[in-house]
Amino acid sequence: MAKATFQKPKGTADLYGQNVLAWQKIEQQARLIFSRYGYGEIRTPIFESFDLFSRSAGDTSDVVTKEMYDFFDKGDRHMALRPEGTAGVVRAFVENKLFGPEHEKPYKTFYMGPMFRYERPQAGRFRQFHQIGVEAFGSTEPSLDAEVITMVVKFLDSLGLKDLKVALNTLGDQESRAAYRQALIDYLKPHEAELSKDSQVRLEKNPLRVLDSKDKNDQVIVQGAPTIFDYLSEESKAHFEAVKGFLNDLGIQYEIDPAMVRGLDYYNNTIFEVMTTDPDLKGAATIAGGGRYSGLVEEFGGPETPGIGFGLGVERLIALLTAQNQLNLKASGLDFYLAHIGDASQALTLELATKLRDLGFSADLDFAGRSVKAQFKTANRRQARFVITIGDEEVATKQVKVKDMVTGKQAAMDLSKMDEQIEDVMAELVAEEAE
RNA sequence: GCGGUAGUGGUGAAGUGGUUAACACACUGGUUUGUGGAUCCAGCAUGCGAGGGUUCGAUCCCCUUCUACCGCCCCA
Repeated sequence: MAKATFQKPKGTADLYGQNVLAWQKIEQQARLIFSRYGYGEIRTPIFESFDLFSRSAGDTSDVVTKEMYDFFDKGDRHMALRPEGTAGVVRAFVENKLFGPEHEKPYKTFYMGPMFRYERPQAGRFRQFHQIGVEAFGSTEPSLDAEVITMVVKFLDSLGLKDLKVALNTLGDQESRAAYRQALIDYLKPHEAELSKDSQVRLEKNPLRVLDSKDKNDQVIVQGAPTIFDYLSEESKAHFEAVKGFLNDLGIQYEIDPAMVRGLDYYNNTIFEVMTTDPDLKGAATIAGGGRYSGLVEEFGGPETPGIGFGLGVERLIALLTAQNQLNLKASGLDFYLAHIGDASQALTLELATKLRDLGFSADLDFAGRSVKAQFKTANRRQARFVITIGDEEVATKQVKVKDMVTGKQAAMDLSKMDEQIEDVMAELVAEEAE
């Protein structure tokens, strides 16, 4: 240990053994549900030009100014590890001309993978974290908003997540938003001195942010603030009403949260977050967030194309599922464990294991030259259903013993006729157990 | 980026300025030599995150650093 040792980079994690089971289940479930909704997977690079992200997120946002994991490559290009998924997907959408006539509209796609943010790790927050996200381009229909929201909810439901809450809000279109922003400033300015220091800064940079301040005094002031609903254009109002109507029809529970804001500039109209009301997980309450956006595709050189999407944090999801005890996943036990006695039987044992695997069974054997007793202990720990014992005797007779680890019963099996006998032998042993 | 707490074996952990760093779990071996989950026995940290310093002597005191965790900012 005095040797130089390596540690994983700050804010990253190694996942193995029991832990990956949850990841596999979540990813599998996402693929399954999303494909049912007509979303196909897209895989984009993990790093892109720094400008791609700074352009999409806005130069003043925290993500760009202090959280970007950026570097200069050997060609002196300013690159960044993707802090979120949307920018890369939009870039790919434009670059590959997925807006073309041969592609379905809306173009519905999903992605999953690691994202990076250079920040201080803490509860449910890492430098490398993972998101599963969805984007749909080319439709402004409110039914699409409803579909996307429904899909997240169904996905999380399918994992057994409890205490879910969909918070819904609208930011209106450009004009609504600009008008509201001004109204908010007009309202807050006279209170500026009473606001918390953080909110005073927010008032300058992004007044909407003041709305979801955690400061108690701020919250009191905010209560008297005008709401976006008074500044919504007819179109935005109609859109929002339609979304709510569809969600009602679909039986999706939601709550209007006028204080909810999304950080990035390109959001408009519907925005939503999926959170948990589980009080034990305040630090990781929001699991998914998303909404409608416009202007992004044009920003990257594509035709004017509206988009809607969401991203969800896998680590947070897992933390939640774990807290709610929904991840009692077990690696499945072995079908066969092969115990061999002595070196002479090793070749036959390996051969037999391979044959069983070819037949579709899971099988494993000892590679440490341990005693039969120890091998049986291992078989037990591995939850092997059957143990086949192979020693000199078996090598000579070409007949092995198959032991049912549940009943303790043993049966003989001819190796030469294993293909035909194996099922019968298993059935016979299992049948005895049922008696 | 700022503030706080912590860092002992595979795991959970006790511990003290000074001979062999508790205990438990796990693991390995054994309990008459080719058969499991119980019991019992035995083994299992030349080292207490790393690097310096104080001291006759430090895992225990000081400094630096790394990492984890908590809070702020922000967010998934």
